[in-house]
Amino acid sequence: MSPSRKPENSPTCCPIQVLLPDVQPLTDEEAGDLEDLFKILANDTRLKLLHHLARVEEMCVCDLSTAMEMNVQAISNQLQKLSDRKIVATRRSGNMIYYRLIDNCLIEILKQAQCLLIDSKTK
Amino acid sequence: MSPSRKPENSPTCCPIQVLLPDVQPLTDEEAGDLEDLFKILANDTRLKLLHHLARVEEMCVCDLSTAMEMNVQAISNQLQKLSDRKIVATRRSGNMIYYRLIDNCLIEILKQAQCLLIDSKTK
DNA sequence: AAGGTATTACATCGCTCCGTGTAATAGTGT
DNA sequence: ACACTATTACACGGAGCGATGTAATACCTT
Repeated sequence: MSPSRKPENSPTCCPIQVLLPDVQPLTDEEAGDLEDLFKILANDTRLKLLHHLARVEEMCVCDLSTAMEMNVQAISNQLQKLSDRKIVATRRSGNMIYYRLIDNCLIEILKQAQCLLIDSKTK
Repeated sequence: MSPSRKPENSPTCCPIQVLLPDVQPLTDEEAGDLEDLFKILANDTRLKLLHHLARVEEMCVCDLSTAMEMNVQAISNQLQKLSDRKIVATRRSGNMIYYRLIDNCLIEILKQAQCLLIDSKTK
């Protein structure tokens, strides 16, 4: 077994988990899917949207628009992309269309990502 | 307290975690940092590189280049970006420069991301 | 010092994306 | 039917990114 590397980078949040020798290299398809997923997350507007939805369960476009002080079209555009990728779901009630998160993994990813940022800043 | 949503989207991997009401909305700076992080991950070449490094602990540019059947420049470019963001570290030994992962959070993020993909495909 | 290998730096072209403006669609109330 | 609101569809202009080719740098061997 490989000698565990000494904890030069003492993780502050993630469990110590040195390597993943059993993981197969990514196939082209897997890499492409992951790329698409991270592309969706690689936008500050969408990240703010997701964080808003992670807090209040459901919001409509206009409320998100005012909360983020951005045009309705911009919000709708991004919500559309999130909806296309099955990251958010919608519910209609009269004029309003309410958006909500679908998968809990997403919140976990966002948390881990912020953790990584904290790690890299306190280092 | 908000009634827990019914498990319409039974998670296959992430712990049930309905909402994060205690989380503050992202500041512009936080959103920007997260965006930058996900932008780094939003590229199939870099994702493959990270997965290779997650398996064998250390690899040099030329080996990564042959393993992935890509030009050395392309590999070097992406490794440079990963290095700029403190995601990988380097070790020189003669001509060769070996790259390795720095933060364990990253592996966790990659795992969660693949989990989310599996979720959305089996749904 | 000279030649060779490994890696990086820089410029370029093509592509994608984001926010905005305009126009269209869907629902509500009178 | 009409006015009104909420949301979406579409085209546009600017910005950023990725792989490639060429050139430069760092290290090793002789």
